[in-house]
Amino acid sequence: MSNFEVLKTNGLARQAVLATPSGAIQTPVFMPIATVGSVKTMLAEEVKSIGAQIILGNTYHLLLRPGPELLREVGGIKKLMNWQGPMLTDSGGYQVFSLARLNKIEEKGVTFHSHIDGRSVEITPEISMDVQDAIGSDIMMQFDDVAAGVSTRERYEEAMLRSLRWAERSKAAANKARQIFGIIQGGTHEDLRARSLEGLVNIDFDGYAIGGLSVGESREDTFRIAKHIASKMPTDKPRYFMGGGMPEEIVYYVSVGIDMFDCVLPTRNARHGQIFIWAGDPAECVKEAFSRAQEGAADFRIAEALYQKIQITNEPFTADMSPIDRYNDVPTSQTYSKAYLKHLFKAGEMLGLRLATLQNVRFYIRMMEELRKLV
RNA sequence: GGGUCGGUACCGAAGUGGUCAAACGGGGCAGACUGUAAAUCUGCUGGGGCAACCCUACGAAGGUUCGAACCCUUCCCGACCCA
Repeated sequence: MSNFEVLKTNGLARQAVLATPSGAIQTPVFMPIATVGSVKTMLAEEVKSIGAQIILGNTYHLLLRPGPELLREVGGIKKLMNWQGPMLTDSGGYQVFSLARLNKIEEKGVTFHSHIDGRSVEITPEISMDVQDAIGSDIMMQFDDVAAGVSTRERYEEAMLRSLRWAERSKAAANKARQIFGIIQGGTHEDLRARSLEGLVNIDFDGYAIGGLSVGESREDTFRIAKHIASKMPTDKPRYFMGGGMPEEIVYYVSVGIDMFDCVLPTRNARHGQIFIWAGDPAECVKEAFSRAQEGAADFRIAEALYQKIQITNEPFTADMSPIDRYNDVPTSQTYSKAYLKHLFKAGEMLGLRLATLQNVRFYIRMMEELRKLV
């Protein structure tokens, strides 16, 4: 019995339901990131109330703090943070890339120097699976080796082959009660990507993810590889684009048949004062953007149909008493003004971070809701 | 009335003969951010539309010197102390 069912398609795009032990997820879906046990600035009930179906946790960060022993003792991170829905956990593989200066890769696994206290911490595929189990994940990711977006073909191939070997060990070590996804590597090379996918399908996972994109390569390469590999991925399993991206990217990836997304941009950029504001009525914006994506329009043309990106701290908003975003249905974006939001940022008030995060995360989730209607 | 210490760019504050259009903070103005070491990071912030360069500048006016924000004189302003 499959836990993934495609309900409808539109061109290459799919609408589907993914069942997890903690509830079903409608796809295409955007998954807000709660790296260390919170979607930064938001209460778990707020995350739920703005429509999030599933959130992410991170193995590396939760392994360091609070650690697997405590997580097992209290019944997992979801219980600790009061999140009742599904959770997907990244394996720590991304930190092999983002914390490259603090780690050493070997065949057995990766040794990190903790960014918190410098102590040496080992993550192997087996340790990653054990920690993800302790976290209480519904969907675990295999431990992988992520090569930077400017790597040589040799480095891409090395990372891809090692990820494949680690995929096998991850699958073998995984708690069978949980789902586990494999991760396609291979950088910007289609043949390497194809070999990666083939190897993963032979191992057989509950879903397949496209990893190692949006890590420094050109947007053109990202789109090219995403489209190419999506067309080769199994149709009866969820497809997950890891870590991407800007709204126009997600619309594009949905149009080529990808189902799941996560990205720090809505939350991090919110804390940095960058706000995504609807260009008009969301249903119409997304409809236009999706149709442009299906026609293969340039990314900036998809973007301009969707939103305007503003830096709320900029001078023009000083006395702008209009709502943060009249088209965003999160109540705080209607009742609070741009001028107030700017003031909160300038004054260093925490409330500003919250209002901005609510706005951006709801923007992303609403975009997915509208996309689901179009498929 | 006497004395002491001060007056530096939007603000605070270094600098005390050349390498000073002037460190560093803050503020201001922009930019970046893609499976979160990020409420972070980067750039600009006297004028001439950029570089060399030129102009105006370190309370004011004179002076010493090849050369002054830095030394001297007087004045103005501030803080503190003594009468």
